[in-house]
Amino acid sequence: MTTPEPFAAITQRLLDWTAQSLPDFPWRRTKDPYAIWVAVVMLQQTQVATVLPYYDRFLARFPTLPDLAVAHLDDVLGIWAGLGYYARARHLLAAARLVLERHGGQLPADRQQLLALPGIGDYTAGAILSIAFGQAEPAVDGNARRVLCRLFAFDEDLRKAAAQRRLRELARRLLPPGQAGDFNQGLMHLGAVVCTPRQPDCAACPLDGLCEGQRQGRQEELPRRLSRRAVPHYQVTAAVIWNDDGRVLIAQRQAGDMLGGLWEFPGGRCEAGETLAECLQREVREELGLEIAVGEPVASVRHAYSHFRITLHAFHCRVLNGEPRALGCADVRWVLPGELPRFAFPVADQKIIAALHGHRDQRGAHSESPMST
DNA sequence: TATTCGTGGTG
DNA sequence: TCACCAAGAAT
Repeated sequence: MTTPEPFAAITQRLLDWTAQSLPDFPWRRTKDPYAIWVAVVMLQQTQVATVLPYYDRFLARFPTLPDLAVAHLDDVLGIWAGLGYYARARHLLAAARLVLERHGGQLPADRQQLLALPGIGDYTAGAILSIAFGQAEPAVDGNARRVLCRLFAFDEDLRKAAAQRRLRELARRLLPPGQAGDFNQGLMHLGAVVCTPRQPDCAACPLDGLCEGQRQGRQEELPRRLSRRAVPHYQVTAAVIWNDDGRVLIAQRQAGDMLGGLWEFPGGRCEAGETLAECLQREVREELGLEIAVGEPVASVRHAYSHFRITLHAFHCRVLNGEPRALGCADVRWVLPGELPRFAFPVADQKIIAALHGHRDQRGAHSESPMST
């Protein structure tokens, strides 16, 4: 099987560069498809450096697919907490259980069977097939997409499925049979460290001289930018409710919601014309059926989610009337402050916990008005 | 097709 | 401070 020029030249140069420059990431030291699967899912929309500690902890806690399949979601989320996109963790657990049922615990080496598992889309299936099973399948992530668009001066609108399909076919034509896994990883790594979104280091690029985008001087304007919407900013409250035993009240978010399955300090978004205290009393009444008194502030922290930002205002509170019931949440619990690390909290609530333990939030969010709009 | 899913790094 | 983006998938 011969590959036409200049595809063969591109493939060879990238493979040579990969052999020298692709770091020895931990998931490159294993041949276990399960471990590679875990890595690929963790790496979705997440940089390598961020994933490393989570990957090590996850495989130490769930070394094999059956270990994961029999685990409780709370324990999986406990490892995942802080990594974001928590549906990945829920899907990974559900998929592991399906693999145990359908495939005897062995991850299938078949595209259609992989795509039938939750959390596995076109990219992840291609990454698993090429890296874990050595199949000549493309794996086009955001990095590879950028490299390919520049390499071929590909300026079609990538929101269209047809354009993405054409880009995948270009990637497929570059694949070296028998080394597709290394090639795919090298292509992604090249995008991460050389062919970066801004100021790509074309002088250090192994594809120098083969890149049509660079020849046209358009490397920085490719791939085509898609317009983005404005990001809203909300004022949000959180209640640190104490009882007489020195315990605080935490609530578990419902599975279908954002941050589903994670624990938090109860509260919610401020509505128009509402003070922070009024917001907190309303939210706690709705979620827990509890009347509270709002006391001193704990901290106000800023946090950015995937499609909006918040300023989270936390207050010390106490119960005036009622017993907590899980009305607008999955579960509710009184815990000692020392027990908080045993629960999976999103990062915004981790910031509140840090403030409870006497840390200072360094960015001066305290200066914001205590009144909401 | 467009929107909804976290969090951290970078210029 | 802010926009942009990361080894995307589900709906």
